[in-house]
Amino acid sequence: MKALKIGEVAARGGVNLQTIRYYERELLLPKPPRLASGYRMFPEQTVRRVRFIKRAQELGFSLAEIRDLLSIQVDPQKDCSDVQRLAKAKVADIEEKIRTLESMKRVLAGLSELCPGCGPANECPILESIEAKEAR
Amino acid sequence: MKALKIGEVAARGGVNLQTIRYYERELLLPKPPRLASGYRMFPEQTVRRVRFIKRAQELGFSLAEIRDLLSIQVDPQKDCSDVQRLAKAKVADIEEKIRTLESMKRVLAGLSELCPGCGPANECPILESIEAKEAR
DNA sequence: CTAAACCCTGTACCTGGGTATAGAGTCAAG
DNA sequence: CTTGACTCTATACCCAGGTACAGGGTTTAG
Repeated sequence: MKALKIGEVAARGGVNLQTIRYYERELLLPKPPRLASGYRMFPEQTVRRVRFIKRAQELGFSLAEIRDLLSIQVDPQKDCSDVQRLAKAKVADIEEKIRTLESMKRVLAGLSELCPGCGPANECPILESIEAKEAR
Repeated sequence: MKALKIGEVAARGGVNLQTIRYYERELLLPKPPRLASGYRMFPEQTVRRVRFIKRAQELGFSLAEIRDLLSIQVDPQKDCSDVQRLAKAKVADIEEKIRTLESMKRVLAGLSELCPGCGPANECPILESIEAKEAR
């Protein structure tokens, strides 16, 4: 299993090289082994991890939340029920996001069908898609 | 139809009062009419708009994208096909977000079922949920 | 054996999205 | 007709998430 230098991880992960170091500092990436020279040598799967982080960010997760997500794994060190609780909470979170996106989508899709008629200007209809829902 | 002062819009929208002024500057809210004294008087539906902005942010849209979303409306001033194109692009965007969230959810849900067994530690399985998908 | 292309640490800086403070004017209840 | 709650503008500051040097060492291809 080939090890990658930081530049390659960055290129293949689609991010700036500094970002990799930043993620390492922020504990989003495990500290990689170093060559005698101090060069970091990353396992290949680091690239997936970087891409995961980027994708999750686009979905509105903060780096702190992503750190949580990444920590959810079958780990005998941890109390298993903790992991379960966290996983369930995140699932609920995700479901909520999906619901909201779905309602935005319905409105937009309906709108673009309706558009050819192009009636009089009125209130932005997409606002309809989100109804008071206080608290998360 | 009752007009609201800025403090009430903020309270009912669930944001800081400064945020309302900030959104106005950033053109996320239309410039409200003013009293002779200079006080802003907002139409009631501004509150919904503010809530929409907050919700959309949680879903990973930037304020610039939200400005776009809000501009999608049946508006005879604009070329209708522009609006349609924009709406369709946003729908595609949203669908992509939903797909990714769904796959994250599947993985997490599967995981928390499986957990009671609590086997040996291994690679974080949630990483599986996002496959190379270059470009948006 | 040398030059280009990498990598290291440290520190400074930037952007997006706010939040706070100062100093001054306005409104409304008693 | 005052006083406490509200609003105005302007300016400064804050945090998250990076990004860009500077100054110096390492690797590798020719």
